[in-house]
Amino acid sequence: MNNLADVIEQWILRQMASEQDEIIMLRRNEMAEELACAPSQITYVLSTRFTIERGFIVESRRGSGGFVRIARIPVQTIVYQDAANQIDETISLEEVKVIVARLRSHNLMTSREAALVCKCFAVVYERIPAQERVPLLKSLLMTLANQNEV
Amino acid sequence: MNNLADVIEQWILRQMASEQDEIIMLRRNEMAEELACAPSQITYVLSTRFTIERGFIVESRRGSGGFVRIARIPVQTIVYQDAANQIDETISLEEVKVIVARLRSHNLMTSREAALVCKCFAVVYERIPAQERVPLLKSLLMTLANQNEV
DNA sequence: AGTCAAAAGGTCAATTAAAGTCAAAGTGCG
DNA sequence: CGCACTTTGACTTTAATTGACCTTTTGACT
Repeated sequence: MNNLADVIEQWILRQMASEQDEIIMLRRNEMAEELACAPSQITYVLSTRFTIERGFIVESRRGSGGFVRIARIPVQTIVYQDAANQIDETISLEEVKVIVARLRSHNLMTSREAALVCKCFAVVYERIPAQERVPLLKSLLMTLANQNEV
Repeated sequence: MNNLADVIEQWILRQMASEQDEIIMLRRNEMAEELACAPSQITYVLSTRFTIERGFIVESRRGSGGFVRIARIPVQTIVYQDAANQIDETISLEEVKVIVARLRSHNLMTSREAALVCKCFAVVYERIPAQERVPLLKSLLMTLANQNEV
């Protein structure tokens, strides 16, 4: 972990951890000075690591009084909600599995989680009639949406 | 055992043994230098011997600050098997949750997985009679045991 | 209001530092 | 011999880092 980009990433994450609202604001140049790196390096780290896919929103302003604001967002919730919305009485187990695979491929769940969820779904399909099934499937999916890493 | 690939394999295994967390990180080029071999030889050994089937996970990054991380994945299966053995017709949902919590605290599942599995169990308890329940609970648990990371 | 300079942050292309790929050549055993 | 496994190195791809130059924003001074 002696590469600059990683050091910067950790630095930012630590700052965020010390806030309780998951939002921080920083001055790019000050930070570059503190970390003894090129200011553009900060930009690089932000654009490679603090992406929307990884659940961050970065906003900034130039000019005097400029800043960079980094916020962590629960993107997951939105995508999961969307997935859950596709589930109704008519959907087949195979179709549900496709939805799970999509979540998996977007890194919104691990393959272990995908395997588990598919297994559960199989059980539900086997044992429970269609109408009762729907809310169960949805709530199982949303269980993952509402849990954050580790 | 005087072939290079085997020597490299042993070298890596010895490094791992000297760590207590079964994870090592190394620079491919440095290692190649130390072992006086072509860097690509390291790649070869990793891809033939440190495979997922043999219980390893290899991750790497190119570019400056690049690295190769090798992790041995524990023989979870035994612990999971043990957990599954504790499940019988008499066990309550609360007791099952305790078992899950233990697996979780030993890092044999993530908290997301734990949440998911508990949710599934709740569904099973609610809908399915005791005798039929047991094999389902066991097979759900073992689904996780048999899946390896990522 | 208009202008201008200073103070931010952004872009991009060039450079350097890894690791990966793959085909070809080598080795050794049944 | 023939086949499977090793070994190598030239070439490819990816990641990180920097610095020169660009754009936006503000505020002070006409």
